[in-house]
Amino acid sequence: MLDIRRLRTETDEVKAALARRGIDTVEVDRAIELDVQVRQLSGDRDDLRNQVKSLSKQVGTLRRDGKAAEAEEVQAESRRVGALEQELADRAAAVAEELHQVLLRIPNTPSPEAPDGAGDQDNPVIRIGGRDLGDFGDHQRIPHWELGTRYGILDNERAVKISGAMFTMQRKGGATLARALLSYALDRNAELYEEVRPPSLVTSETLTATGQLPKFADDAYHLERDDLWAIPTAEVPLTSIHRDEILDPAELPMRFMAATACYRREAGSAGRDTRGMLRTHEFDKVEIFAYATPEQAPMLLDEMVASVEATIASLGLAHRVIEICTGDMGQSHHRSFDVEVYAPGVDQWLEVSSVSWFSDYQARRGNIRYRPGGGGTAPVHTLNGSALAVPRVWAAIVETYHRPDGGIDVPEVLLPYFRGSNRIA
RNA sequence: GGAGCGGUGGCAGAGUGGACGAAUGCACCGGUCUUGAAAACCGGCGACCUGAAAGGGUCCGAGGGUUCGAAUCCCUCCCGCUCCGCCA
Repeated sequence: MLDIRRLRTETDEVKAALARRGIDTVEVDRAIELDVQVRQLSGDRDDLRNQVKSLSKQVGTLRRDGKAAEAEEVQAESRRVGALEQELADRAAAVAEELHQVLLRIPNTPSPEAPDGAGDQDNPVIRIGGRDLGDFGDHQRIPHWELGTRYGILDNERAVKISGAMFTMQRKGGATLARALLSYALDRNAELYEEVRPPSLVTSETLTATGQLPKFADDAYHLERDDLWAIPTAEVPLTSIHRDEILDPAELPMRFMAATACYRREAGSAGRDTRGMLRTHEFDKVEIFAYATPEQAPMLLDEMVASVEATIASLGLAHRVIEICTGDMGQSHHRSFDVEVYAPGVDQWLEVSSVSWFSDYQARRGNIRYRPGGGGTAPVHTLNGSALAVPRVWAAIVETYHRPDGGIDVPEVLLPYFRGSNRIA
């Protein structure tokens, strides 16, 4: 959520920043218009409340002095003003709620440093690492769903029987690989990040703080009976850990990590990149997250990108880092980088991590503040990223580590998680 | 799921209709004293909205109601604790 005061005082700057996303800025005008009304109405309401309060005090005094008749008169007047006050209060509340709803739907302003662009085709590649794309042999040019079936480590046919389309099931070494990736990503980040095992079902309030609600309700699974939502990412519960709290600046930055299942309805993406493990309704992911001061945030963003990149590199996969341009950014993002791995069997770059800086956008929604020096409170900055999203890394490993003579090797860094074996299959 | 008791400032905790945004203690900040610290003493110390300021307003779990006036009374919901039931 953007600061309404910023909309009020820097209207043109905010509009220009939002225009870089390629979106219409009429909502900004709407918000400003409603804000004027809210302030007018609540000012008038406050005046009336003040009158009611002082009249009521007079009643008390008159009663005490035994002047019942006079008290009656003042009571009648107070009743009359009270009715007017109630009417204004209702109107003010209604307009304030409308303003709130408008604000919830206005996206974050991109960082001045974020590159301009209309869509994902404009995302600049920042770095490329790992092996050369020409280095892969024919034995590695087989899609992971074929290898998975051949070696009995992926059983999507039965996953679909159990749960329907776009669910997957790993077996044997494939299941071990999925679990090993989670443990590995957690272990690598354990020095800086506190490990958390958050709830997977969350309230609407929690899902609103990060920005999924109200705009993207269709993308999430909702359990109506209990009004709970299945988390699409651990970012959701992690961001709300300190919701409605005021943090001690001495404790910032605070870093958390969590391995959780993630649930996404993938509404509107049916049939697109859905084979094998490329896009699924449920997948495991290790998320890293931080609360920071505005000053700390850029440094943490660099730190997170570097850390994610190093994790992927250590798995021996071809990979690259791209920066997300203004036209391709998520609603809450201020600045964002993706890490992609190259999967030789499907011959595609696969997004396996997205690291983002949200400035104070989520903190305003979640009312997460700290005390900066010099008094008062200010919203913190939030950042997060996938340290490792399992399915696509799984796919890239299975394809990359397929041997010319058959079988699939375990990447060296994962050997400690394979119970003494050096083969996935 | 049932019964009982609760939910007040960073924490603890008083307040059961009229000057209560709220005693007191702890914590915290500033000062005096001290070489320094501690102790003692003095002072300060919630958040939010609005306003140039003075000021005004909101917030005692949430929402609604009663009343001239609600932290205080009533209703609904949420959360916690204790006991019972169920249960990995």
